[in-house]
Amino acid sequence: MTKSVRTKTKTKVKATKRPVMALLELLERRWALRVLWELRDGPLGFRALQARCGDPPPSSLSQRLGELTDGRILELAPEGYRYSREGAELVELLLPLNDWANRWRKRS
Amino acid sequence: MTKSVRTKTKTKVKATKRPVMALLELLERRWALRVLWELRDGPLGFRALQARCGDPPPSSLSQRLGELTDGRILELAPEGYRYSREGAELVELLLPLNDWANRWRKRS
DNA sequence: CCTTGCGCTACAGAAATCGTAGCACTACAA
DNA sequence: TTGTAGTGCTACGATTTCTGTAGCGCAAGG
Repeated sequence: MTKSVRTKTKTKVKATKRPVMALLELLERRWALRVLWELRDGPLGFRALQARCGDPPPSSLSQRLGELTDGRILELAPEGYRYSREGAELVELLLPLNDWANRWRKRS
Repeated sequence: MTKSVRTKTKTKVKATKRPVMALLELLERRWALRVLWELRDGPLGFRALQARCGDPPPSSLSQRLGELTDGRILELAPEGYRYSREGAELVELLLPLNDWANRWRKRS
């Protein structure tokens, strides 16, 4: 880990009225959910995170990370990207998706 | 509600190895999470669902609905689109996102 | 018939994403 | 000092996805 400053994201994630809508719009962009998922075992630097996600283009990943840190779901620490306190709570809610997905695919 | 047949979706949602990855790829496409969210109070027909979601283009909505029904998360009943049995379980997991999002926005 | 509402397709333009190259920086060694 | 290796991340043209609008085919009612 070397550098660690993030410039503000340019692209607007529409400021919707209801909070949950703002969240859904954040999460339904490409790599957003995947990034949250892959950070569950601890912080990862940019390139490590990229590798874990199956090598998305760095431009896409960078933009997504910017949006998620702008939204105070992630934060950039010296050890790499990691959940904010709120982000950690969010991921707790997402973890059960794994079991669900396994049951889901079993009935194909 | 009048017609009720769905032709198979053409666009491939990549057949990833781990089930949870397949799920994440489904959910991070535009309108997917929103559609799941808006169906929580019962089935909705195409146009009603479209209105609830804030009028996405019908082509986008149609494609997303196709993917979600292909994935056996939704199904098309005479009363409209609704969760499959598995889909209903999935949405149970997503409902707590609302409370989380409210706490999230409160600290802006 | 004629209108109304439905589910949904068609298609061109706009926007997001991809793929690849590579910059600026740090650390460490030759 | 010069090099090599690794990092975070930007640039940018090609590609894919999404948007916006028009409208088809069908069913039900008047």
